[in-house]
Amino acid sequence: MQNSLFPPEKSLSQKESNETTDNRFDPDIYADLNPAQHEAVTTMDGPVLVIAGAGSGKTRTLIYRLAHLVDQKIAPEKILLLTFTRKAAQEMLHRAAFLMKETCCRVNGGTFHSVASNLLRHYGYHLGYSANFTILDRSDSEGIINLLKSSLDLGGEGKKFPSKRVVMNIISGAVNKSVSINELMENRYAHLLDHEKDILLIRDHYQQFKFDHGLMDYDDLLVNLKKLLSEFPDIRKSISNLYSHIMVDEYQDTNLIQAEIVTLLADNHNNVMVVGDDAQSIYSFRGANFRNIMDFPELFPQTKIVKLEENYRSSQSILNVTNEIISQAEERFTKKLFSRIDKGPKPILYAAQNEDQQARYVTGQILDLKRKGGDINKIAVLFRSSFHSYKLELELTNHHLSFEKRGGQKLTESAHMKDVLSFMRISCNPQDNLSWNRVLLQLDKVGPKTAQKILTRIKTSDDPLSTLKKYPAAKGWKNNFIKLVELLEKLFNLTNPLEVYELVMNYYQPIFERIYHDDYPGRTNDLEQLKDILKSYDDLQNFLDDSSLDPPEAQTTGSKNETKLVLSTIHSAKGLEWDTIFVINLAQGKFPASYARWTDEIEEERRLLYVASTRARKNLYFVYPREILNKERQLIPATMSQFLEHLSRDLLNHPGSFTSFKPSPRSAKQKVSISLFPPGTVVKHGFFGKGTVIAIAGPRSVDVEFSGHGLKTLHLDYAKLKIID
DNA sequence: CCTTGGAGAGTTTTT
DNA sequence: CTCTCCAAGG
Repeated sequence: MQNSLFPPEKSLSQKESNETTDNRFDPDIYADLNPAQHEAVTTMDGPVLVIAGAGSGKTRTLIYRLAHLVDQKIAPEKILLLTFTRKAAQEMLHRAAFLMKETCCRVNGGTFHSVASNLLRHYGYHLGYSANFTILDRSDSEGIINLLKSSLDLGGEGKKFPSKRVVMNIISGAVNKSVSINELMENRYAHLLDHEKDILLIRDHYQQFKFDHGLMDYDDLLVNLKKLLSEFPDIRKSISNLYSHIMVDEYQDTNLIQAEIVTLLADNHNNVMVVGDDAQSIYSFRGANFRNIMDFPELFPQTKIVKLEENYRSSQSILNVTNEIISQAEERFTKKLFSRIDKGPKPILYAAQNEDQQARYVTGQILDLKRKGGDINKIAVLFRSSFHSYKLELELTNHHLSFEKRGGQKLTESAHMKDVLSFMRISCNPQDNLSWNRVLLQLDKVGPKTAQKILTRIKTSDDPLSTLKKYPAAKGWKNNFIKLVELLEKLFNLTNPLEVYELVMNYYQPIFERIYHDDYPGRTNDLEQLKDILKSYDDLQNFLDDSSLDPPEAQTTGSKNETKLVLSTIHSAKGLEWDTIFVINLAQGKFPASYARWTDEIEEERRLLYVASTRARKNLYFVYPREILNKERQLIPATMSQFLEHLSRDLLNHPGSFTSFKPSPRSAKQKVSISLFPPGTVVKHGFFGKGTVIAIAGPRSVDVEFSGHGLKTLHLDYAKLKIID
């Protein structure tokens, strides 16, 4: 992993970078850059904001700048490259190394979370954390919420209390959006406000539980790093001295905490370059707001702004469509892309009868492309939610087409993998009561109550193992309990990941077969894959960090090294490109998803489609089924996604079963005119009740003040406002 | 008092 | 598929 932040003394040695004269890159290379890119690459000092449209050579600009900085005698290890995924960081460093020989490999790169975890392992003791804290993933966090829910006796009152999932959404959402729980709930969870007190109580206990047991969730990594940097000036100084130049990719998807971290890290020098595209902001559920990128110049006065508007990726036919998709947005974005690439074929719009036929159509087209000599790994199928591809996966498997699926369930998220990881987590961090709990529950005849009793003993002792030994186990499970203690005893003396695995599996195998007696053979595969993964690690802690911060994808078919067709959620396809893109399930209710109701949510779905379609270089397919399953699993007729409905018809080709491009009955229905809603109009909303129009917010939306619910921006086509006179 | 198993319901996107 | 609730059995 390219995260050699420590020890600092070592990475600070600038000696090596002074012997890089033979690494200078060819000055002709600058000729590859257009004037805007050139300016971004060669501006070395001070804050720079690069607004980079899709396909405008953003990555190239970052890489060249990296090379340029090194060329100008900046020590590579003094450059920090913050990216959205670790894959992106590695890819970039790899490409930079190609330009600059090996020196760029010493650049520090990674996600905010991985950089934070490294720094906190080193300096976290100032905040009361020891270096061996455990990083929780989402399901771990929800597990703690569940434990607290029952111990605080909040689960009992019928079904009323929100699920762990929702509780966690609220707690984490408030952190990421930098708002109070109350504010968040008023806005998005008004129907749960009765439980606000209990949610606050759970939140407080959750924080305490994590702190007591050396656990950090994703949010803690950011919050604690920010705390460390802002409350300890000396540490801030020494950390920010590690880096003289900071670059941040995909800045439109960072939240306020991350922006503050950047500010603090750049405290000494303000040499920060951020790159992003406001039209591609798709992580608002994580607290990102596309306006953040526009606020950067306020955070850093004297910011130089560079706009990259020439697209080098897509054909003009594709750009015509993507430009039109984004131009329908409520808010105008900062640029319009143009391309000098040949016109190319028009994107294709295909209406399938149902999801089965959609899968057959896509598979057929892929086979066709393959027959014509197309490269299978230059094709990707993109979708809104990971389960949207199930039918297609079956169809592809039937035709022996192997694929790689990105997004959705991760390998380490399944129950049996968590089981095995728990032993490793305990061995690294004996305070980790969440993992203790999991391990104890695996014992036959031991349930939540018994586990809790044992846990309270462990909690108050310095030496969990000997406390455990003394515990008076009941006859029914004593033997297995002893085996567990013996296992742990051995584990505490081992560090080699592979040896740990063998030992754990030796103990766990019979438990595994008992707990998952109906389907354990299917799960065995994952455990074997885990063994393969462990082979590349020599430190258990590193492996555990990666299992939370960069978990491997769950499903692929075919052999490992073969180049494959990619199936991906749009979120996981960010920043990548292919010759041919299929966007599937573009039906109203699936994309945009039915749960996107507020204007800003619909707007994010629109940007998501924009991101998806701008991935395409040459061929773009929009596909949707005319029938979908509703919640009750009944087939209902579906209409085309609203985002496609309004596109000019001559921009697309409509083959096959699609006979006409008439507007569907739904949109033919008369639209309410915005002119009926001047400010001052009193309206009624299905959920919020009575309110008053305050302002016109966009071509089809209004700001409405509701008594009791506050100000909402509502879209006339979705909100169904009634005018009250 | 505690566990276990069966039946039923709810499912975005990611670090 | 996985979580949750409920009833029976130890």
